[in-house]
Amino acid sequence: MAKGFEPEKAEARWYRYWEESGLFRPDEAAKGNPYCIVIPPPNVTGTLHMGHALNNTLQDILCRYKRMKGFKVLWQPGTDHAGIATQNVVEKNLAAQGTDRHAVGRERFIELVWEWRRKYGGFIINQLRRLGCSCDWSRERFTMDEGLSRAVREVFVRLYDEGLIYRGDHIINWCPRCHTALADIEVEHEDRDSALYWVRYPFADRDGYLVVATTRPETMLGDTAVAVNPEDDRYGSVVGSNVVLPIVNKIIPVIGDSYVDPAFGTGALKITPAHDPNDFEIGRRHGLELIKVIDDDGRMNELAGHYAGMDRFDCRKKILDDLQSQGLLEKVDPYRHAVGHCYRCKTMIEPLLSKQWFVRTKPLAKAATIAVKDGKTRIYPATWEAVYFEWMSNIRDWCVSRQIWWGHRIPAWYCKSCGEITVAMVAPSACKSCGGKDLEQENDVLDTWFSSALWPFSTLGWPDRTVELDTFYPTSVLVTGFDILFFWVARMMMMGIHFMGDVPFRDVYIHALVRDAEGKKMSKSKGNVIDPLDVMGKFGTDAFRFTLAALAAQGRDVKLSEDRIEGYRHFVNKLWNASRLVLGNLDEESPPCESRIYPLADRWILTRVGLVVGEMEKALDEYRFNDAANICYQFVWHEFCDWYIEMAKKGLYGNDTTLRSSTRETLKEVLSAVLRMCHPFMPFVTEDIWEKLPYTNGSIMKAPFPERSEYLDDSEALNEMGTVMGVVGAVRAIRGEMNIPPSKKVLVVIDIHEGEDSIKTILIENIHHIESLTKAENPVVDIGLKKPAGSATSVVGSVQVHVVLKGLLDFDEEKKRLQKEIAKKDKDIDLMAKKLSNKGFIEKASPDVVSEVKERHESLSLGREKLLKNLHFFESINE
RNA sequence: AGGCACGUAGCUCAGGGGGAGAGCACUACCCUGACACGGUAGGGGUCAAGAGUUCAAAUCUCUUCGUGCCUACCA
Repeated sequence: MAKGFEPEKAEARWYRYWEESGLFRPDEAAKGNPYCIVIPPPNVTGTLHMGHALNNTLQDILCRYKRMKGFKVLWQPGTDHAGIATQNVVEKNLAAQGTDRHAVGRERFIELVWEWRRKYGGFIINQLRRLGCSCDWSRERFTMDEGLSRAVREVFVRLYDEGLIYRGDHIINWCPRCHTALADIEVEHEDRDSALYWVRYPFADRDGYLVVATTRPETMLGDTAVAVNPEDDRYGSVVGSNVVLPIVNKIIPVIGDSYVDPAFGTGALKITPAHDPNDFEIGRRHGLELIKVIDDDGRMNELAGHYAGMDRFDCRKKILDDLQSQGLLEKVDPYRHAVGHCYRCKTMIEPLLSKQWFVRTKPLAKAATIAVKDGKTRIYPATWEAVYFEWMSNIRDWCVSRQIWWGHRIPAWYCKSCGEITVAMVAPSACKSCGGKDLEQENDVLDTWFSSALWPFSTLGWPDRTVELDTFYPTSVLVTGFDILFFWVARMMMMGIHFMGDVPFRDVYIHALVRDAEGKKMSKSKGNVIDPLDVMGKFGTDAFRFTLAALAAQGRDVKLSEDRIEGYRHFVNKLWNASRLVLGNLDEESPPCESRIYPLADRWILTRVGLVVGEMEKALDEYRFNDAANICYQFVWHEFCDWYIEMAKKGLYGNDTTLRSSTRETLKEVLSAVLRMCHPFMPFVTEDIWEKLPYTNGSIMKAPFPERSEYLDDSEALNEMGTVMGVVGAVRAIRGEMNIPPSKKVLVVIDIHEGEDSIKTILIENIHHIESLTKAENPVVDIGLKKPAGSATSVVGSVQVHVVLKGLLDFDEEKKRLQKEIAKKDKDIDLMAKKLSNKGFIEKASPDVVSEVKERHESLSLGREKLLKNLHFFESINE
């Protein structure tokens, strides 16, 4: 076996082996229940980032764990077509060639996107492979596949027929760069320093003016009213009068509407119904005219008079100049407020009036809310439930049409003769209203999230009734970050319940976001991105995965630093080397263990492994990945390696053949359990060692997860081992504090308190371990032994451990050490004594706690007495 | 403007009413036949501040301060 684990070689080799052996496919022979996770589809345009790495590591841990537990596991992979993002990428390529999509035409453009996807779409998929993901790649799906596209059409048609999809005029969020509408949640609000402009609108029929405050003076070209609050005393009389819209010189009315907040600005609000959602609502209430003055490029249009053709921001400047020169700009206040930006390209959103397709979400949201309230789907951690409910109860209709080409084209046809709409699965031959033959399909495509919302059932074959759908729907758990709770989770809930009659997943596990070491969100523009591929190359995938799992505490962000990953690489190395020792002792032909014996160390480790297995299982079932990882780490390193393996050496290298073969047996059993326990977290190194372990065949992926019941349940062994460890610790502490080099052996005398014969027996039985673990020379154990001259003493419960340091011992140092230990005990004794003298404590605390405190007080006092005696002893011989 | 988290060792974080924990970093002594990516020992914290509940508070409640995030149509 090599001196260290070589990740690069092992990773490539084992991944290929697993995939080629079909181990990622659901095992038809598995006796357990189905277990299914659908992957949150990464963008085809994307590359693996830390968020993906965490997300998919956690899913892989669950899938591997459940597979080992005997479940029939399907991890359904795939990608989504990322309409706007992908189109942007291909358009950029075209621009580089000096052309654009309009020049190449819709059909050719879509071909180009497909070509692009064939070339680069597998990129992120291969990165997931690199991460070790055990997805069933034979079932990989893509939202633009024929099957999934059929599901999209089916859903659209049915929702339309049910009146849950409609087409209408609304103010929508328009991205002038992407040239498309966006849903409300696709707009990112960011605080920006801006200004509040106070503009005078002169009265039409008298002197004076009304002052309005606005952040967007350029929209005044589309103003059709000024509104004040009818309750506002200042303006009671002006409602119903008219003002002259500056620059445009048009007469517009002053209206009263309770929406207006009298406390803000001047209490007078200019109304631009075609460019502001609130103004739109107010305009509707008052029957105001809608005047659109900004076009799809974010430029002023022909209705903007001589500003026509100007960019919206240039126009703002010009208008302010003009207002200024006309004496109509009263003042400018600095003002900071939230401005909407496109979540894909960060361009400032232009709210404008447009005809779009909408999903009526209220009824869908209601069912989705009830499902979580009733516990049909549980959200972990539960704090996210509140967020989910909040969003569901304030939900607004979902704008699903996008003015781009890459995506599912809306299956609606307009009749050129009567103007009616025909919605159908396939191109209709005639208008369903007038029978006209001259039909034209809607140009818009659907929001990518529309198809993603169907993901949990469309990937399983819906609308066909497939075996997969029967077996795996509802899926077991959805693992995702909270940033797409609304975009995706909520919408899957709505669609799943509506079309499948059941929730799409039993559990939703929301994990944290990965941030940099300072806690900042990683982003390319900040330059603080740690590339997972680099990390895997540098430290190995197993170390990386283990780090992610160990840091993935519920409800907390993962702050990743390379130091941390390096620390866990050491763990991989530790596991490797522990295995090296065990395997080195197994591979020689040894006679089978005929008369197995169970010394204390074996009883202890075999009990501990069972307990640890139980704890890990519980942690994983509750999605406490960090706990599971830490439990594992702690056990492997600080129990198995630090203690058991060290003690096992005695048996391995000694002459007692029964002990030797028994020890080998225990080492093998525990290592086998350790490898299987670690496998979900560190699939490569565990498989690599598993292959070398005798008596195993086949992949560790197919091996059963250890069961608690397979191991011992010997609580006495835990206690007894505790005593041995305590004595060893005491000797080591003295050595350490006295700086006795390991090469120097010491005499150890262990004095047992009167009547503690059982402790005596245990220590005598394990004296050889104490000897080797402490580098002691002929340690002796008995009741009532005298403290040897020139020895340092430590107290463990009722046991006094004397370490003879003749010649090595510095009396002053030893006195200092004893004083320190006494002080430590004093502190604890005081605490206990205070409790015990408290009447309230004795009366009200639970009896268990009281007696525990009493016991501790006694044992501490006893220990203190003994230390004190030692201190006196040193003081006397010093004189 | 509301809401939700979070302030614990130098750093990153677990824990969560009765003895302050881990990893890394640090100090000392060690290449002991798996591992120096290692071993053994050690130093280091009024658990943000204040008040309350309780026999008992790092832990529960409230207030304050600080930090993040999410939601929102006050122009």
